[in-house]
Formats: sequence, C-alpha cells, structure tokens
Amino acid sequence: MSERRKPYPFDHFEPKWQRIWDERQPFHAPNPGERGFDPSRSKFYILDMYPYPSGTGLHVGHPEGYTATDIVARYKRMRGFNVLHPMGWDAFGLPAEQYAIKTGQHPAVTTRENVAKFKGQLKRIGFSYDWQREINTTDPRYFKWTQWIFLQLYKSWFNPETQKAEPISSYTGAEPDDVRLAYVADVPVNWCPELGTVLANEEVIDGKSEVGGFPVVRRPMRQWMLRITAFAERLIDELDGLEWPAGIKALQRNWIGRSVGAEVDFEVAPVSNLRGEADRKLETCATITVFTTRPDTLYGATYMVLAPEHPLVDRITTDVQRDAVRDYRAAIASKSDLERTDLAKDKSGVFTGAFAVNPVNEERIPIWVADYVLISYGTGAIMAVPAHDERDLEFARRFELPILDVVQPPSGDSIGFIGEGIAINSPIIEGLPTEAAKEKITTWLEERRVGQKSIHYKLRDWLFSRQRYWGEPFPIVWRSGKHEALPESELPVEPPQLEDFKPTGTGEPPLARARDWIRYSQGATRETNTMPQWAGSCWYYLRFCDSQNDARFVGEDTERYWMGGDKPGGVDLYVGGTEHAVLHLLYARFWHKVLFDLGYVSTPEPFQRLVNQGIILGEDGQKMSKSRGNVVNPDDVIDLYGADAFRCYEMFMGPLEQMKPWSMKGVEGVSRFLARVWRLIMIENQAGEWELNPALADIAPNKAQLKVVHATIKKVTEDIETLSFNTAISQMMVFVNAFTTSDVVPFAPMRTLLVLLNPFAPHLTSELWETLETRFGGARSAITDESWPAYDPQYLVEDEIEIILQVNGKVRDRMTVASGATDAELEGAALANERVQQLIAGKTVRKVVVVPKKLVNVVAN
RNA sequence: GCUCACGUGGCGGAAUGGCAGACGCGUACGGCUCAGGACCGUAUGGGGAAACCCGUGGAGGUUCGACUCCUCUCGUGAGCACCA
Repeated sequence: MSERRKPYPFDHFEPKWQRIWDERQPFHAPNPGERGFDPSRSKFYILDMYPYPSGTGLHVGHPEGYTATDIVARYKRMRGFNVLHPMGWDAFGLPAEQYAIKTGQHPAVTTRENVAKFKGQLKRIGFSYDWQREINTTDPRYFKWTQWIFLQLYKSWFNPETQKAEPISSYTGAEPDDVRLAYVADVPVNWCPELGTVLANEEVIDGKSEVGGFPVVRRPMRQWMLRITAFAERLIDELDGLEWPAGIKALQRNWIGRSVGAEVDFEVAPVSNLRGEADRKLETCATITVFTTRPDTLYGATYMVLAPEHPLVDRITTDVQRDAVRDYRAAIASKSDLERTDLAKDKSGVFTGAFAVNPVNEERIPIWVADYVLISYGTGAIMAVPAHDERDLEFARRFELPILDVVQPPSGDSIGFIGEGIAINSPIIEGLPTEAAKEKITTWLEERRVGQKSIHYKLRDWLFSRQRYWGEPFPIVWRSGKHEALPESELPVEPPQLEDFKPTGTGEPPLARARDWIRYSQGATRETNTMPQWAGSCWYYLRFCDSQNDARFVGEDTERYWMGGDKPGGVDLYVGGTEHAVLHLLYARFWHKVLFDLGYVSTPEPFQRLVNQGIILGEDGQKMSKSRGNVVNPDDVIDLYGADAFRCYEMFMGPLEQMKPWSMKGVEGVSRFLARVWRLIMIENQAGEWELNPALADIAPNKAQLKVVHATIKKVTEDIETLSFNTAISQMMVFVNAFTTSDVVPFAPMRTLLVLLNPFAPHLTSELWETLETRFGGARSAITDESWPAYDPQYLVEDEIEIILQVNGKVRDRMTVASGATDAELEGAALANERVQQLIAGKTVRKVVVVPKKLVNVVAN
C-alpha cells in the first residue's frame, strides 16, 4: 500500500513549529516580579481539568476541551492579555497502584512513563501551554503543600458566630478536637473489600464502587473526616454569583440538599397499663426529636418512626416487643445498602410498644422502627403524616395505621396530597395556607420550647482517608492514642519504600507494613492512612500560579495577580467534563473557602466561569469503549490529517457543550478546508514542490472581498468570546470560498485570515505567515506576536439591501431598495409590488408591518 | 418517582421573535486527468410537469409574524434516588 498523499505538508511543518515553540517559549506567562512581566496587561487565567495520566493515553475526548481553551488562550494573548494557561498531572490514584500490585513495578515509575506519553501526545496537538508551570501531584515538591493545606484545616475550626473558618486558637471550648475542620471519627464507612479501602459517599454508585464496580458494605471504622458540612450554606448561597451552567449549579444544590423545616420534640409516654405490663415503667422519660419540612402537618402525625440504628430504640422498646424489634434490627443490619434502598421493595417495620405524645394535641401515637427512615439524615426519626407523604401512606396502609388529612388541596382528594393547600383539622393553624401555617406553628412550638425552626442538609462530612499506598501521607503522628500535627518544617512527609503495595485486607493500610517508617519517635507513630485522590486537585489551580515556589504554596503577590483582579476574580475560564460536578468542583470550592477565610487567597470562589464540554461518541453513535471497538486515537487522526485538522474538526463538530459523534469523513472535510487555505498561498510546481502562489498580489481587495473580510473578523471574534467555535470555522470557510474563485488573490486579506485562523490551526498559519513575511517583507515577526484584528463596520453596511415582502406572514417576493429607505417608502414600495398587488386584490389591507432593513408584512383579508 | 438538558434534511449542525436548513459530510451530474478514494464546478428538505402546497417530535396558545416565548404531551439523554 502506498502512503496516502498529504493534501498539504503538515507532516513537515507541524513538528517544525512544535520544536520552535519548545525552544522559544512564546507561551510562557511571566509572574509579577519576573523578567518580561508587564503590569499594564490584564491577566486571563484559563484552565483545563488536568488529566489522570492513565496507561492507555489520550482519547479524542480529552483534547476537545483542551482545544477550546487553547483557542481562547491564543486569542486572548493576541488581544494583549497576560494569559495563564497551564497543564499538569493528577497522578495519584488507583490504576497505578493496582498495576504496581500486579507487576511489582513502583507506581512512581508507571506514573513517570504515563506522564511522558500524555505530554508527548499533548505536544503533538500543538497546545500552547506554559510548560514551565507543569505540576505533578505525586511530586514531593507539590504534595508538600497538599499536606500543608491539610494542616491548615487541622488547625482551624468553623466559628458559627462569624460563619468562617478561624484558627483553632480562637476556639474557647474545652475540647478543640471536637471542632477541627479535619477530625477523626468512628463512623460507618463505605468499605470496599475488593479495593481494600473505604470510599467517600460520592465515590459509591448504587452500592458499588465508582472505580471497578465492586460491592461496598457499611462498616464502622476510625477515619479522618473534613467538616465540609459547616460550609454547606455558603457552598449553596455563593453559587449564585458564578457563571456556571445552570445544570451544574442545580446538581450541587441538589447534592448539598438544603431542607428548611422544624425540629419537634415528642415526649415518650410512660408505658404503664400496656398489655398487662402494669408494673413496667420507663426509669427516665425520653424525648424524641424529629425533623420535618412540613410542621404544618403536625396534627396529621398518626405515628412516629425511628431509624433502626436510632440510639433510643433500646430504651423505649417494651418487653413484649423486645424480641421482634431485636430481630428486625438484626435483619436490617445484615442487608447491604443496595438492598435497603431498593425502592421497589415493600415497606417493612416493627412496633416498639411505646407511644409518643404529640405536643400540639397531647395525642398518643405509636412509635415504630422502620428502615425507610435513615439514621444519617435529619434526626434519624420522623413524625409520620400518612395523609400527605407518599412513603408514610404506603407504610400506614401496610400496617393499618390511622390516616388523618390535615391539608385541603385546591382540588381533588386530600388523602395522598403532598402539595401546598389550606390547613384543616388543625386547631392552632386552621384555615391558613401552608406557608403561613408553617410559620405560625413553628413560632407556637418555639414559644413552648418543644421545637424550633431548623435547616438540614443531605451533604455529609467528607471522608478523607484511604487505605492505599499511592496517595499523600497525612502529616500526623499518634502519641498515647491522640493525634498531633507534624511541624511544617518536616513537610513533605514522603511515603515509605515498599515491596508490597497490596491492601492488607483487614482495613489496615499498606503503609502499616513499613515498620521503620511508622516509628516516628519514642512513643509516637505515624498515621498510616493516605489522602484520597481528590486532595491534589483541590488546589492545583493555585499551584499553577507559582509552581516552582518552595517557600510558600503560592506567592502572595502572584496569587493576588492571577486569582484576584478587579472583576470577580479567580480562574476566568475553566473547561472540563460534567463528571466532576459534585466531586472535584465541590471539594475544591470547600478548600478554597477555608483558605479564603484564613487569609491565604483573595477570592471566596476559585472558578468564576465554568463550561462543560460534551462527550464525544464513537462513529456508531455509542459511547466510546474498548469493548465496542469504536475508540478513536488522536495519534492516528494526526498521522492521517495533521494536528491542525484534528483541532479544527474537534471544534467544527458542533457546539462545545453538546454530546456528538465522531466522523472521520468530517475530519476529511475540515482537512480539505485547511488545504484550500494552503493553496490560496502556495502552489505545487511540476516537480511536486510547494512554492508561493503567483496569483498573490499586493493589490487592494474589492468591495465584496472587504465585506467578507470584516464580516469574518466580527464573527470569529464574537464566536470565540462565546465559545461558538463551530460557527467561527464556518465563517472562515465562507471567507476562503469567496477568495478561491478569484484570479488574483490580494495579499492583505490573507494576512488577516491567517491571524484569525491561528488559534484554530496554529501550525499551518505559522508556516504560511513565515512564508508571506519572507516574500512580502516586513518585520519577519512570528504570527504569535500579532495583534488581533478589529473590524470596521463601514465595510459591512450596504448601499442596497434586500427587503422581504410578506403577505399575511408568508414570504411572497423580495425587492431591493436603498439602505436609507424610510418606513413609509418601504410600505409604499411593498404595496406597489406586483406580487403583493395580486395577492391582496379584492381584500382589505388591515395592517402593514415594516421592519427596517428586513421586511414588510402586509396583512389583508 | 424527582430534577435538568435536548428533539430541525440521508448525517453533523446553522438561524438578536422576521427569507428555516449557513458551513461541512454524503449523493448526483459535469470538468480536469493514464487513473482517482486527488482537485475544480453545478445541483441537492419533501410533494408536484408547473402554479403552488407541505415542512423544525405532537397538540394548543401569545403575535402581523414562532425552530425561537407560554401551557400540555410524547420521545431521547444525563443526574439524583425512601433526604421526611
């Protein structure tokens, strides 16, 4: 098979320009204080979600967002911004560790190889990253500061008065360990036996591990936690000012799950006279607090339910019911999360024998235990209002409990109505609409000290420790059963060398095998858990500002310049996939707020504008996967069509945020376009060599050409600002189509085209620019030093414009008029039009709508 | 079940409430070629010989005018999922 003929010699000039960029470093952004820094230039920080360097290399999905940001970065540089556009590696993680377990090769080695592969692939696409700022989360110079930030969390607490993180020294209570933002707790965790580690809630999907899909069970363990719940309210409220997709904001709000309602105290009734147990009485009386978002339905509470794990269950259960309750709890405990949360299953539960007293009417209502109430949400106990809650209704019908309606719907049946209506059968709030009823009864409860307004969140504290080798060790030692922070001078804490990276299987981390490493001093041993993979990505965007700084996690002035600014500040544009909507993006915001409160960063939010790129599907319209065999490798595409065609096709496919299928035919089409650009300027001679097109001439473009030039400047500029790259490319195609037919090609418009196209196809335009500069003289500067062109509106106005003629809203004809025609002239001309005359003959003209420069609509009947 | 997003030619897609289908792919015909899976040109939503009619998932509505705004409905995709 003979080698496919290249439509233009990209295989020659693409590597050439990549080499030049490596040598000359035109994309290095100087920091304040650094040589070449120009304080008059505004900053623009444009960030990609850095990849995990897996063994399989890039697929075409990665470069989609990367190409979009690269176009904006190159464009913004030409607009005179000091552009921060960095790249790095999120390199801690399970695959490298599991590969190490299989082969014995140290994860650091695997990581180094994978990073080299990824970097080579990214360079082949011609991205304009400032590689001097490259970071790697597994580099001790990097994770030293990850550990340092952890120490700041450890040494802080959330002051509810100020609603801020503060140094632990401002805490005046007895036990600082109870309030630290990083704390140790014995908690029921998501234990994955297969992976040998615990997982965060966010990493568990349908009772299985997100990575690998292995079963996950509940198990109590001592773990490090981060108090993200303290920031729940700010994490919700401060979403408002961010330019993020509404869907991502909604996902975060939903994940944080704010519910406003009331806590209500129910006294447990003494159990004398119950089923002949005349002598039996509770030694102490108990109070059960429930949380409800519908305090207005308090009169409809006909029973109460405790979660099986609720601590009061044992105390209130009567002797008669004791065996039944014990059996039920045992049965529940043996179930997996998956089985417990199966919505399809019937409701189950058991009566405790005890009764609670409803504070509004002194009614005694039975207390049940059922697994449809979760210990982890609210107070782990509910008042059941079967008339107005689906789940309670199902349970009440199953166990024949009373159902009392207390909300009158606007229409229809009140039983089973869960919306807002008018309170009925509720003396204190009778006749009030739901909102007013809630307020009044809450006040009533507060006055009698049996309840209060309350807000609950679904968000749980962040389980921050993992039983893995390939992660950041904690800068913590244990002495006499108590944890203490290592001094900052001892950072970084590097992981020990190990032969065996396997999980121990007992829940003890692999680091526990390193006997010497663990012994920190006489009487003190190191923490053996490691941090989760998210740790490094919680602050990497800050490190990019100052990646070589060994004295501070980021220099103060540098942070203020890149992350501050007069506008909202932070990262100006952040592009990545939706898969990080509630994980990385929530964790990073949390860390950032802590650092902000402690005075280390200048903005309360890290990412001002967020854009999600859509998934690229295989040619078959299916999700790309090895098993389907529809994976497209960028290297193969670049071999055939070149990096510029690859970049342009990725952008031409459709809107950035949309899911769309790959098409090799489409790449070919874009490649043809780039070849036409090449042949506008170059021509192949008899010997098959490319030389300057003799049709190129230093002549003035005609009026039509000028119009297309300026229309293209306008369109491409606006489209890059709105990230509508597909239509920007369309317009440049229109430009090229307008010039390919001309016998003489004016030189100036070609220069403009090359600049406009440069962010999209940097190699081709650099090469052609160099050729033109050589031939037509000038300063022989690189195209990357050019300024972005401005359009002149005077070339866009037309002397004559075409006006659409409509009769009753349907297009019937068109006419050409002088662009300065008045509305009255347009109306007159339209009514005089022959077609219009025909169509309105015998009818009465009711109205004539004139849209200046666009159309005239004659309404007649 | 709930929340969100999206439904436009054979395909990817384009359209500040104002000519639906830009641009590209594909297809057809022609040119150039020893040749073409290269390149150049022309055509290309459907129906119809034509006048013309019909067309943006479906049904209503607002409007002189709706792919665009509103209501309902169907379908596809994503996320959440007993959160009281």
